[in-house]
Amino acid sequence: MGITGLIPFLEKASAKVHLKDLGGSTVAVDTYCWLHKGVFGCAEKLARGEETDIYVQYCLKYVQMLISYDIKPILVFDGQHLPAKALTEQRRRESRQQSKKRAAELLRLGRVEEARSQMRRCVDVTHEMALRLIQECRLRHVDCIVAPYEADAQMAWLNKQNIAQYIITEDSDLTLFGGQKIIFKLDLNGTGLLVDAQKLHLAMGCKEERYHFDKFRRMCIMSGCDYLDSLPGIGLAKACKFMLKTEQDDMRIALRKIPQYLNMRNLEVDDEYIENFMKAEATFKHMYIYNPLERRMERLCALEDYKTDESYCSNAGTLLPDSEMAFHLALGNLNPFTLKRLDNWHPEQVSALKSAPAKHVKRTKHKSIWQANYNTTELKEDNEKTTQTTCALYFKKVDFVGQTINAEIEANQRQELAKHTEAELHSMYSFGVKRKRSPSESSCNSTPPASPAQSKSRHNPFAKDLQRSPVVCKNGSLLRLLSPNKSSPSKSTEERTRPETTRVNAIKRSIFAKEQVEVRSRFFSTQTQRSEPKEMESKIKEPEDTIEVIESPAEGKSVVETNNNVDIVLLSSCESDDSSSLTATLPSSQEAALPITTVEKLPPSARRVGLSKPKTSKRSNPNTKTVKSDESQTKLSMFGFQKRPVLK
DNA sequence: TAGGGGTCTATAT
DNA sequence: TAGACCCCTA
Repeated sequence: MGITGLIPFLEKASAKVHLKDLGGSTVAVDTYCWLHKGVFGCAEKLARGEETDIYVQYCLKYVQMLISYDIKPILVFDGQHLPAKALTEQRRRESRQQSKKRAAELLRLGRVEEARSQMRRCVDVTHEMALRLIQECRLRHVDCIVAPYEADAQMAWLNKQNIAQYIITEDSDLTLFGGQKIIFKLDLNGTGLLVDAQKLHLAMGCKEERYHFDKFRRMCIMSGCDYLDSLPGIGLAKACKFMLKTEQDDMRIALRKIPQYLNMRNLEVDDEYIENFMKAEATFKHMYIYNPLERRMERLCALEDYKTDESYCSNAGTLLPDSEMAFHLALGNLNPFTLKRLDNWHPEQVSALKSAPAKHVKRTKHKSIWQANYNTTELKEDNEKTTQTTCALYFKKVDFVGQTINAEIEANQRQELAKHTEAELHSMYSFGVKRKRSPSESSCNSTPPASPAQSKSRHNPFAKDLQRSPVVCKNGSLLRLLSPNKSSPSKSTEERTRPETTRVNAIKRSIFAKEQVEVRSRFFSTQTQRSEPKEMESKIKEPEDTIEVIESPAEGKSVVETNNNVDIVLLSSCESDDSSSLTATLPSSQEAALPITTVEKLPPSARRVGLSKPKTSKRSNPNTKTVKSDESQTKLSMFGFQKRPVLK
């Protein structure tokens, strides 16, 4: 969320910049910003569970652009959530939930484009998605580092140590962590907005001799930040006014004078606010980062530097006692939330040299921060040497990979394979996408079960697991009607002759299935297990709630004309307390699996399709435009919905 | 009237 | 996440 309005506030400390002016330097990149943008371009694919690496390619475009300007990128990723950000994360989760509900509602109303817009806001970036990018970067010898907690603090530290001379981000929080040269709004043309911390006094409107960075940071915290909401009526302007007025360095005393200095007599500054303010400030100063040169976690600024009481650092993270774990977390090998090992890459792994990249993959020639003899002095010298032509990465042969780790990696890889198979299954409701049978299908039972912790890392609200009610359109004609692009007759006959068991498998999943508070990425969900169809059938539960879209008689007629045997079944798959939940559908063969009482056939003229019960008679108005309904149908098919009689 | 707060929109291809 | 826009309040 950052500091509201900070970037415009910093106008006087900002200047336009182009990457061509930064040649020879190193930049730390807040990679989640790129990932979020990249995900935006393929959110629907992710939501549908289709395989895509568009977000990876999008980030690599930026990486290649930096390299083309002779800039060494260090991609920095967020790690664990801080307790201090629990509220922020909660709000984001709720926002995604809200978007999901809106998408459902808009689908119900047939407002397809708006629903898509909402869908894009529902997809979250998971660590596993980040790992895919990290793995691509490794092939290119581009440094990546996963921060123990916030990428912002990690980047500020890299900047402070002169390992990175610039920081690229969209998050204005970077200024509070002490970033010196921060580039916002970088576009693919190479232009951005450079904020220079040396000029922050200009933004605050005070003379340089009266300015201190602490004043700026305190002003931002006062105006409201991720770790502390602002007092009512206090924004950047008033916070700035106050910080310029007060000469008191002890904020426990100074903060009490806010009502007096700002002439806001009704404002109350209580002890709790002051305590939280001190904690927020300590969080920005002393958050844990990972030092790749020393290979250990440390605080961004030592407590001694500010004589900070450690009791204020309860939100600045905790030190991982296991240094090996901290190292692999920083490399990206561990899921930051579950600490489960997902990869086993090591900078000194000799095998890294063996795996030659594809021809189109270019490796950088920059020194790696993970290199044993890396230091900033050398970096400076190297930046001046323009004649360097060989790969500077130094690998020494180390027998790093133990059998135990290998076994663990293999187990996790099996899970990943299972996830991939799930993705293939998802393609079944993406009508017309040819399904490949995984060779591992028969060994699905060997996939280790997911840990409870993993289930907490669900991110994608549209992800499906085998317990979720599925969607399939068994009728080819209807299928073409609903999703013409994906059900062309030229498709393999496998699609049409797919055995019933295959369809049954597809039935096991639904986009808007029962979900937990935290949702997950379909790609990397670690909880997915493949089950036998019969097992899956047993998991189909009685609907608890449905959303339906009225089908106009005209449309119903057109469907009937296409095929009289249009079975439309709704399966509720949403939380019982979610009144706007979507419904998934089953073909008639699956209808029997449902409690009979939940299915009620209606005459074609009265059929409703989709997402929820109509609340007004207006919705069942026979004059509903056919075109609109068709749009609705297309949308529904996109998410695997299929017509069925109305449930009351 | 200045400024804070809430809502909505664009972001990619 | 930031910016535009609008509304509310002191």
